[in-house]
Formats: sequence, structure tokens, C-alpha cells
Amino acid sequence: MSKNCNFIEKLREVGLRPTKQRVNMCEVLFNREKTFHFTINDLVKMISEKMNQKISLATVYNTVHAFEKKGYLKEISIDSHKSYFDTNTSSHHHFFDEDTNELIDCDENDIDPVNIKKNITGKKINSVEVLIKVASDNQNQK
Amino acid sequence: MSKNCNFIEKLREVGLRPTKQRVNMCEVLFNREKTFHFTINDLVKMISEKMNQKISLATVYNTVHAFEKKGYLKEISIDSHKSYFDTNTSSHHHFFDEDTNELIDCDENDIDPVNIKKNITGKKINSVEVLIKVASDNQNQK
DNA sequence: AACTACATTATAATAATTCTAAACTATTGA
DNA sequence: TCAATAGTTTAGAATTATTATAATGTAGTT
Repeated sequence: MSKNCNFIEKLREVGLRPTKQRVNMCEVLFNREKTFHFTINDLVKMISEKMNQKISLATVYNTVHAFEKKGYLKEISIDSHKSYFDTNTSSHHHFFDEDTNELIDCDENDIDPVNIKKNITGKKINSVEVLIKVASDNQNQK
Repeated sequence: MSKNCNFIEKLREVGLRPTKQRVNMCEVLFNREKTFHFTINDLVKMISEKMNQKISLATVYNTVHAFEKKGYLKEISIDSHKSYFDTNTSSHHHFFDEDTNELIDCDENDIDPVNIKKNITGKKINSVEVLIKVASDNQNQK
């Protein structure tokens, strides 16, 4: 399990103690080919399964927020009831499939760079995010 | 108060009964020069002041959602803790000032149209929204 | 091994939103 | 005009999501 060691190192690098829960969470979140989008609920289930034992909800919240603060995760808010986290923390955009409630990364080729011509005076742009909501062609939207 | 009559008509048009609460809410929301951005909490306060009496929280939620469903309001979600409503329901983009927690409409001249080159197969685009988070130039972001 | 600081946990507390059912009101049409 | 009725408002309860608490546990250091 040299991957585990990787995660232990990575956690240490950002000043997070590599506890059993955090390493397991890393396995679930980052040991994948593709970017991963999830809700807290999704994650609790997956980690419990992976660890084969309960994990405290509070721990998942704490750890997700710790990862977010350290730049391992990014929050993507769809509406007041749907908040996702994304393991891809680079600047990129999203499709949201309203039929399946699935969040999908935009590929660089999917969308041209957003051209902001005029910014608020005296302010610096911290992020630019595009959210494209899609749904089945043959049914009513929303 | 011919404005009231306007609101009464508009409510009727979309099949909402023009109750005292709804008309007052319309006054607060739509009787303005500029687009208006607000949270539910903001709104409860403003309506109570306007009516000079309490309005039930449940009514505000109900009515905001009714207005949203009928296309009078649009929800803009910043993150899981900050959800705004916008009286400008046309397709447009936003700046979000992280210093002041203020949501600001992008003018058409502020940003070029977003060019989506490749959509999810078999899906129709329902909306495209850009959110530009800004903050003071001279202090740390986030 | 033992100390210390940080993490985890179950549970309680808080906050945001929705539900409920009783009271109320706008609309309809006799 | 007035009663019937269907939709609306309300306070408060219920639900859900998230955060706080404080006791226990664990990683890192000596």
C-alpha cells in the first residue's frame, strides 16, 4: 500500500495529522482516475463502507472542511439544497445535469475562456466559475 | 396607489391570489429602480417594517418560492451558507464581493457571452451562469 | 513509555427550512 | 350581497443540515 504512504505524506505536508480516518478519506476521494464530485452524505456512506465501520458525521464535516481549507477540495454550490465538493481544485467549470443531479466537469475544450471586460473598481478577481444547467431535451426544464 | 394595482394584476396573471402579504412583498421587491438582491432574512425584516406588523416566516418562504416558480425571482447560490434571490430573472451574471457579502449584477458590457463549444450529449442547456468572486486588492482572499 | 497536542466521537445545540392544522380571506356564483 | 370553497396565512412543531461540546483516543515527540 504505497499509495497510503503518499496520502500520509500529503497530509503531513499541509500540516494535517494522518489519522486513520483522514487516510481512508483520502483513499476514497483521491485514489481515482477521474475527478470526483460528492455530497457530505455520499461521502459518509462511502467511507463507512470502505472502513467497514461507522465514521462520525462530525469527523466527515471537520475533515472535508480541513481539506477544503488546505486546497484539497473545492465546494460547488448548485442551489441552497445542493452543495457538492470537487476533488478538482483547479479553476474549471461545470455542467449540472438536473435529471440525474450529477455534477460534471467541463473540459477545457467544452468552453471558451470567460472574458471579463470590466471588474468592480478596486477589487481583485478571486475566482470565475461557470455553471451550465442541462436537462433532457424532451422534457420540461426545472 | 396605481402601482398596487399593477402588482395585483401581475399576481393574478400568473395565478397567484393578490393577498395583502403578496402585494406588500411585491412593493418591497419590485418597486425599485435597480435589480434587488436579498436573502430570506433580509426580506422578512423589510416586509415587517413595510407592513408595520409581523409577517410569518413561513409566508415569506412560501411566497418567495411561489414567485420563484412563476419566474418573478431567481435564486443565486454563492456557497452552502449564502443563498440570494434576484429580482432580475433574465439571463445574466454576477460579481460577488467577498468583503461585503454583496451580490452585484454584471452588466452586459462587463463580460463577453460565454461560448459553450460542446454540450452533454442529448441534453438541453437550461441556464448558463457565471459567478465572479472578488475581494479587496490589498488583503488576503477568502 | 509518557507527555502533549491534536482528532475523533456521540450527543447536544443551533440554524435553516418545511410541515401541520387551525384560522382567515379572496373569489365565485347563486 | 352573501355563503360556499378553495387557496392562504399563521404559529408552532417537525425535520434537516451543520456546528459545538466535552470526554476519550491517538499521533508525534521526548
